Amino acid sequence: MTTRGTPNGGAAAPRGTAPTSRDVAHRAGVSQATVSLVMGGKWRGRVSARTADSVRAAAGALGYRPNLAARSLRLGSTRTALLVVPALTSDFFARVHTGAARVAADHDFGMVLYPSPEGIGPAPDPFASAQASLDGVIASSMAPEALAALRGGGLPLVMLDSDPDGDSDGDRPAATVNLDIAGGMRATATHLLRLGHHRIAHLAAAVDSWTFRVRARALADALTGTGAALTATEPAELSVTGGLHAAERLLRRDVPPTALVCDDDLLAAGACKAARRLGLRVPGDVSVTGFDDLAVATAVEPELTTVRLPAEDIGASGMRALLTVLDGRVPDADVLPVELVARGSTGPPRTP
Amino acid sequence: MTTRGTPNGGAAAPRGTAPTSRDVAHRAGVSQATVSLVMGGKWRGRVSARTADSVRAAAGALGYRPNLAARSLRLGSTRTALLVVPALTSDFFARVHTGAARVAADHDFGMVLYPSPEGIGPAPDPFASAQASLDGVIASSMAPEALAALRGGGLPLVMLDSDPDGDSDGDRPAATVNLDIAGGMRATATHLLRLGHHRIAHLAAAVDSWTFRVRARALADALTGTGAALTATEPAELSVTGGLHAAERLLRRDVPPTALVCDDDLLAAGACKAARRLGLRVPGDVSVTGFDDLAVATAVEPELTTVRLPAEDIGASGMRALLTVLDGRVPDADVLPVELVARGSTGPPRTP
DNA sequence: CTGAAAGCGCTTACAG
DNA sequence: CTGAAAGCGCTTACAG
Repeated sequence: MTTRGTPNGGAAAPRGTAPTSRDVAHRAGVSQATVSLVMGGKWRGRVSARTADSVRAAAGALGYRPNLAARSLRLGSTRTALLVVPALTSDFFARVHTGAARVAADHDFGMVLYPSPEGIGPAPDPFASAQASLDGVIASSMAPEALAALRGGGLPLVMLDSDPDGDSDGDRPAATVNLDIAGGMRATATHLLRLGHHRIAHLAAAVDSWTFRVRARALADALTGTGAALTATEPAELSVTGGLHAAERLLRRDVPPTALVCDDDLLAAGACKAARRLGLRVPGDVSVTGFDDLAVATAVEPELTTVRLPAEDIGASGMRALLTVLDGRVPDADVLPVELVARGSTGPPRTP
Repeated sequence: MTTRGTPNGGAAAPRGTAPTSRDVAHRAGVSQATVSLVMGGKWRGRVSARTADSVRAAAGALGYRPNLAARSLRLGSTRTALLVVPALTSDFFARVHTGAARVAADHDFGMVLYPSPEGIGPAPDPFASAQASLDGVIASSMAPEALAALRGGGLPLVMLDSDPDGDSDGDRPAATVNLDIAGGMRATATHLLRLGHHRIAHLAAAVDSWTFRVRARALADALTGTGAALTATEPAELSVTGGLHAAERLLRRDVPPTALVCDDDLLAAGACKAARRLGLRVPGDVSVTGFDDLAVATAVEPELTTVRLPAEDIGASGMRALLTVLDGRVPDADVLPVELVARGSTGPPRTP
């Protein structure tokens, strides 16, 4: 395709506008209906192979692309889904998007991304802002209150990494796909207990969403009855700086913890910085764990022991669930496994 | 809005389908045209304030939302732009999206994101995959060969952080918005020269795009005639690991450089890890600089001296340029300033 | 195997 | 100040 100059691929459409199925029909000497059948791949048994070929040739020559707005209007569906995420700063959500968009494309669906400006919380109006006619909505890791706003359009809603029981009003999404967050946190606790830690602190993220509530509860449950002491802190802003400040406060205590379990890799990176500033070594003086396995987990030194979440998988699975709902069927509630990745930021506690 | 159960906000639309402007007109006792005028905000001087109010009341009661597909079909434009980026793994592009989407929303435009699966390179078919009728395209930091594919739809194209002279075929985008990449690299060179570095290595990214070619050239130009020796390496894969391997090779030389200028913060993070593995201290034994000021730049220890790119600004400016083009006017070619941020990863060379 | 016709929901001249 | 009508481009019964 060495097109130069002419924006339209060299083939002149009548009067400078984009070619329509009427133009293609005219050029191929058939009716508009035949063009539609051939372009839509529904011609077998309805149109002869010869005719189909000539339609395709005419379409190719004119550079015909079906007008999606017209198709949507006629069909009453747009084959477009909205993906709502709290932020794009974490590569977790970028990977969720990748997975969801891949499955969408496989089914001729488009995907519009809406990073909720509030971060967590009710999105003001994703629908107006997305400016697209939508067939359904996928939302990842949003606060439950966002649910109401999200189902504003009366659209099928699939929630990822969210409370499977819906919001406080008892509204439930059409489907949920979850991660075994509790299992990941249990694996972290077990890992630290086996290393010999007895004083463990939880560095919580100041984000009011299901995924973080589960992290806190699962850690507490896993340590109950083990003899290990669990310190909880004021939840920290979900950032490197937030982790740094919270960890500093913890490590300055008279009897500091020997291990810091962080809700997220960004917090863990901050915790490592705090340790270093206080002259402590990781993991020699204090062990640190993260969660999510973001890119930052292997960018820092030592690399973070963390819980790897299958981000692309949950995005893909969420889109499949939405397709199932749109198909009038009920998807299975899915829970994807996660995996503890032990790296350099954890080790046995210093024996005093 | 405490809606329970009924997906449609409690107000029953006729026969279970979404309400249309006809339904609103019927309920308000006016014509469809009046509804359109009022909803579109074009009623002043055409419809009485009383009538307008009653239309709005009816629309509110029914939960009416204009059908965007129908509007697009009628108007011949969709008020939707496509943003093509090489990857979403770098938070630079996430921020470009944020800036562009904000300006788009301010002008009632939607934004569809297309992370080119190839990373850099000609996107296979963003238009088919994006599955939306589009009014224009914004592409950031793509290889020039991608240009041809991108203008496939004959759509207005705005290129960000790209060669202002277009591709090898002489095709030019409708507008470009650039960053003063060369200025950023010059500032980096000056910073290192002032610290006293004489043996400087360039750790290049193995990405064939304008932005990285400019980085290499600007660094070479800035060091010419200064007496400093510039070592170039095999371009490295654009990742922490890529930077780590490339830096290891450089630092193992008989006469290693005292400063590593990296094309990107990920490479710089990898370079710092390489130094540490070889028992070298940053910046005591070797200085490292990054580029972009990604989140990782302040997550690592020491924090990276790097060049901060105004990512949201370039996204916003790109969307404004597209709006100008769609308005039939010619936007000014814009070059946004960048800023060197000196942090802990650079210092004077060790005096032997 | 193929074509003529209806209609999706909107906006905008145009007529009153 | 308001309404009736046309038409954007597509797909799908329906008739031949």
